[in-house]
Amino acid sequence: MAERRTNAAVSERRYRSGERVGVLLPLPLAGAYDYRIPEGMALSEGDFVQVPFGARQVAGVVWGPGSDAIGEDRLKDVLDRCDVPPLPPESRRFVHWVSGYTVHSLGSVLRMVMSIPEALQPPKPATAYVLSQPPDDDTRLSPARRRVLDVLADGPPLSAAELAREAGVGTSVIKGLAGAGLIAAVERWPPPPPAPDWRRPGPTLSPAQTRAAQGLRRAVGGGFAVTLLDGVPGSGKTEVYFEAIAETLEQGRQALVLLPEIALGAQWLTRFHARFAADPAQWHSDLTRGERRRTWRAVAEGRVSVVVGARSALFLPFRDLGLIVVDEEHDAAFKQDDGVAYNARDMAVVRARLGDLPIALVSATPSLETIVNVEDGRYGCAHLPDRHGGAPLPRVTVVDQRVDRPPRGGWLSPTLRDAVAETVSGGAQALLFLNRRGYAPLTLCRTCGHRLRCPWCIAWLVEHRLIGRLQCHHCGHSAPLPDTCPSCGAADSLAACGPGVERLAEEVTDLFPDLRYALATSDTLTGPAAARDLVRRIEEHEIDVVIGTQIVAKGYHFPLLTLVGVVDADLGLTGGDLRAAERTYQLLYQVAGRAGRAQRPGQVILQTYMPEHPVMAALVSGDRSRFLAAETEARRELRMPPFGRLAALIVSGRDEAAVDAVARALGRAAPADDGVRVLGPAPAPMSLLRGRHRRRLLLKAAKDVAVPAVIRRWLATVSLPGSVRVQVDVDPLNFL
DNA sequence: AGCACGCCGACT
DNA sequence: GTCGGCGTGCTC
Repeated sequence: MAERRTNAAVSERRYRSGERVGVLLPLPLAGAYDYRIPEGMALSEGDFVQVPFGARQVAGVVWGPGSDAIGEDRLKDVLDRCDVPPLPPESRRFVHWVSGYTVHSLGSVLRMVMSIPEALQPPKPATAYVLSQPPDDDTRLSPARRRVLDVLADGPPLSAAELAREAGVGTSVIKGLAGAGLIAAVERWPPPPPAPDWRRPGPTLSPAQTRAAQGLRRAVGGGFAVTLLDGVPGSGKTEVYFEAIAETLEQGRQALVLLPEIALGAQWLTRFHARFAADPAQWHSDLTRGERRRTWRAVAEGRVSVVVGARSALFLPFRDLGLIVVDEEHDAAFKQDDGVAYNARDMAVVRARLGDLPIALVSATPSLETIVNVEDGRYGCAHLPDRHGGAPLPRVTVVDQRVDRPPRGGWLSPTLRDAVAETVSGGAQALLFLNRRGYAPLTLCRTCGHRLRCPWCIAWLVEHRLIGRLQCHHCGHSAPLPDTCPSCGAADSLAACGPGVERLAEEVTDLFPDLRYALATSDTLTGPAAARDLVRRIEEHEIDVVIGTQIVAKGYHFPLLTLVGVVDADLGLTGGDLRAAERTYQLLYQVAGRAGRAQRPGQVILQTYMPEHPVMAALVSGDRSRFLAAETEARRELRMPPFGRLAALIVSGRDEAAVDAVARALGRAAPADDGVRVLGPAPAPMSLLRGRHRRRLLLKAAKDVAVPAVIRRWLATVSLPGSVRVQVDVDPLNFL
């Protein structure tokens, strides 16, 4: 409550004409720019305004009083105040906080809020037509005109296109009628979409679900609080947080649900609709600009009550946000790496604190950071230990590939192969999981040993046989598969090395010619429609085996799916990344959770060369806490997150020598504060990406160090040539 | 982020 | 001789 009062006290300073105001623009500038308020205009902090900027006109936000840094002669007038609710103080404080924490400019963060500047313009109604006057008896009407008037005589107003279609005429007939005054144009606003109905009774919940739901319901309206909702896959976590959403709606406030992969949320939307008899507003990159424009404005005006979206939805200008839910909170997709580097899960907690509202972090495999926050009492926790409806958790076994060897040129061990055959012949479905897109991750020449690599990145080119091309998975570079070796010219000498899902599909077809399979990767599931179609084909049992990457690991519920085969369980463990074990555990646990979610019991087979690895042991025994305890201790000893802080500086540019020079200069200027150590410069994980050379410096600091401030001071000591960029990443997720 | 200015290769 | 490539710099 104290927080809320602070918000009110801070807010809404007013400025009159003639005064100077600082206007923050959604551009990577150091700060706000001063403008003069013209005659007849008054402005408040948070108001959206149009201002002249160089030769163009840009929308910005009134951020505070002017700075007097610029002479009166260079000052320009504010052009216009936008007809849209001002950016609320919580949103402005959030922009400020994120900018400070991520060490990116205020304007860069504001740009994430103002992602759709058209939304600042009031929407225009569509034009529809009605009969204006009954035609005089002596008015001679062509048959086409007559049909149009007949359609309008006993129907609602229609747009020109609708009218033309209904009457079977061209739009020129409509124009003609309007010109003749026989029909009149009227404004037509689309009807508001139905609002989610919180009054509907929810589903019957288990005792554990009921306890968790009551806890979350109590938190709603009670100020800032973080709750981890920790439940095994299929335990009904979604239904639990739906109750918190219902409570939020009952209190007349807005709710935000962040999902890692909104495009694949068809099943989520179905469940939401079943609970609330309406669709939530969606926010993700697959939307058209028009859809985004409508949603942004509706959120700002408080006409939308529930938003479900990807990480960027966190920056929508909520008028009265009352609840945030971060589903799959452990998911790395919440981390944005380019531009402003932020983790939406962490920033969501900050947004909740600044708005003094509750937040639920939801996962079957919570991140270590979140677990430690629960253990230290900063976060509350609700457990859902059992699957809803009492379905048992799947039995997990490992196949030691050193013993149970796949045949030459194949990747399925006899055990997994037999399990697939048995599952399918029993009328059930199997999922073969391999986290590698394409046909083969590497192509090499048998004659000279040349490996096909991306000309712009340090990466092998991946063969995609279905489209007959080689692709770089880092920059999107694509080239046709050559007939001869580009290095030695040998013909018929290029050999595919290693498996991808396409190659696995080939093996499955060879083994089981009659079996119906579907590939599920980001290449085949190109959008919500494709995802919906695949879900339908699986649900209607048109598919026996799904062969997929991590895109199928989460969220789906297929009643007939009883077998999950992990083709290469070790894939994520190589390379020594700090979070390799944690991430592999999470991914494999999530994909294992796809098995046996209904009546039939599930089975999971992990193919591995390291059956004794702690990750495999934890998955087989189901003993998550022991695995997490060991991981936690390792991190604590290394003073790594969450027991220490990390930040990365990525120096990049086309000129390798210039990049190296800047990286070395940064290394020499490294801060020597207490509890701070700088490692590097060293080649970055992708030392060449999209034609840019990359070096990295890693700052490791004790828990109590104010890392952003240290980095700001550090960067201020080094001058950068324009051709070299330094990207700051506080709390990086990747180290490899 | 745009958009202008500015200095070096292929065209009417 | 110009058109245009995108490197660099500025915008209250």
